[in-house]
Amino acid sequence: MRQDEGLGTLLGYQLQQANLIMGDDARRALEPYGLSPAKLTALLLIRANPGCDQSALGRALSINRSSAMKLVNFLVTAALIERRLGRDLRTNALHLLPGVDERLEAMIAALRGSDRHMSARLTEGERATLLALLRRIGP
Amino acid sequence: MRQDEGLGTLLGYQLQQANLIMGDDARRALEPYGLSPAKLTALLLIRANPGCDQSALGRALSINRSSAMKLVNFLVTAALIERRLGRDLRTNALHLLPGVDERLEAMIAALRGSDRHMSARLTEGERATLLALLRRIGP
DNA sequence: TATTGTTATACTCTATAACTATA
DNA sequence: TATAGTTATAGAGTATAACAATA
Repeated sequence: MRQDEGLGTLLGYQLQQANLIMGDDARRALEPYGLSPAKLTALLLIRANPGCDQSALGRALSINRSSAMKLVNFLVTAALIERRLGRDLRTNALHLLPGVDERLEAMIAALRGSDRHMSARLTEGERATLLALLRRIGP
Repeated sequence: MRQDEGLGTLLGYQLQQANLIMGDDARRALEPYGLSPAKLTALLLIRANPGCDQSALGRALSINRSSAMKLVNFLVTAALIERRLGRDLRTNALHLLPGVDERLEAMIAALRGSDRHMSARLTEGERATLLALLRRIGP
């Protein structure tokens, strides 16, 4: 199949392609832990914000309350976090369960390994340049 | 909500963030045409490979035959393409319907507008650098 | 035996809408 | 009246498994 010419000059298209490639590998790297990259991100957010509630987590992940609910349910069922009583009777407070912090370190190491592997064709300087440019994407 | 430190130094994470931002805007830009970026990509592939079959299209998009089937069904129902008789009696040949080529140009213009808007904070040189670096992502 | 299209089914992620309890 | 959690439901996008027709 021939590629469309012009598609390759769109930043959005190249971004999507690179993201698919890295995402697939990241997913593979986290498979032994039973977590997707998105779920690991949620876990890291909860670790950085112990006691946060589901709605705040959802906002940070750009998903709504209902979707955040499902995500939290999964993490609770997987015995990674727990819901404690929050500042309100309406609100619950999310906390990592004991021992999860250590397991998180292993997951991050796996993710970093994947990240390195998929950017192996870039020098350190190029990698830093890429990171800096990506941070400036936006309206 | 505080961000996890370290997450921002992962290429995969920044890639994902940038991709989400650009993808949202691209989706908005194509809304008037009733197409998602992925569906436009399929259309561009069919234009670049007139007479291709569904399985080849699927392979080019990294989706399987069954998913390609659904995609082609959508494009047929939207009166954008048609299935003609292929080289086999098993195979059908995908072709753009008359007039779609012109409409495609408008869609591409909208997409390019979005692309430029979301990379407005980059110089031309930086944009080219980013494109080149993204192309080198991979194992 | 292998390939193409097709259908049925299911899974993931997301959203909307409505409800309950609390504030 | 507004907010947090919850539930039911739906839609997009993907996959697997099976089947028929054709090669």
